[in-house]
Amino acid sequence: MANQFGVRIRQLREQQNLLLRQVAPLLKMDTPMLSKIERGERPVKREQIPVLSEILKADKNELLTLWLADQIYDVVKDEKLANEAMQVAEKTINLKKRNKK
Amino acid sequence: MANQFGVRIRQLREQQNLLLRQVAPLLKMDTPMLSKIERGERPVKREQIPVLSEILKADKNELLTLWLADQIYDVVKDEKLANEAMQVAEKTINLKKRNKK
DNA sequence: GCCGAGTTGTCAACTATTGACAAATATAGA
DNA sequence: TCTATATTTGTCAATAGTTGACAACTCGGC
Repeated sequence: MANQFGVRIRQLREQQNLLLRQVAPLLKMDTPMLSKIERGERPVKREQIPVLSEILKADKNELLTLWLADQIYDVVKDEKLANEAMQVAEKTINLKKRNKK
Repeated sequence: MANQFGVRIRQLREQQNLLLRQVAPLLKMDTPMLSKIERGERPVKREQIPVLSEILKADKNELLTLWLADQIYDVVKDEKLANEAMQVAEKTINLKKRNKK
């Protein structure tokens, strides 16, 4: 599992001198669960990101970007054609974006 | 569900003048299932791609790339930060690639 | 040895996915 | 129009995967 996100929130938590047991309840989970999330052993739910950025006084967009990047990475890691696929996907994204506007 | 892949294999199948009922059994599925796959209503398994490219006489890499692009797109569609996330993910991919070599 | 912080392992409850089938809807030719 | 064939739609039980919760463990420092 990709884990730029987990590494970052651990970093932020330590910067704020917060303990797992202090943060976990705010996310409505127990300490082991948050520990696993920070180490990328368990997935984070999208809707938990704003809560986390609030608690850790971090930029919501930064965390969301890292989280998305992790999801993308999980799809293409181990794939020889990762870069090609990324190009195709990017084209699709920009096409759809244009069509909406 | 993203579906560049499905559209492409339908195109290929029709080019070869093959019917759903001819192709489906080769993939060990029934006709409705393949129909749904082609219309993006059901997911395709990674391991079915080589089989499909064999049947449809298509380039394995082309199909795999489309399939991966669909997976990526599913992750970031509806996300404002799609492009940023793609950039971060791409960086990670290339970093890891370098580390392996 | 004990305590606080974090980690590891397990498991039942829940959720989601799958494959399979029947039935409905095109499509085309006689 | 009737019929045959191709595709699509809808449903559902079985299975697989995920989740949350907890006990037990490790690792430091005191």
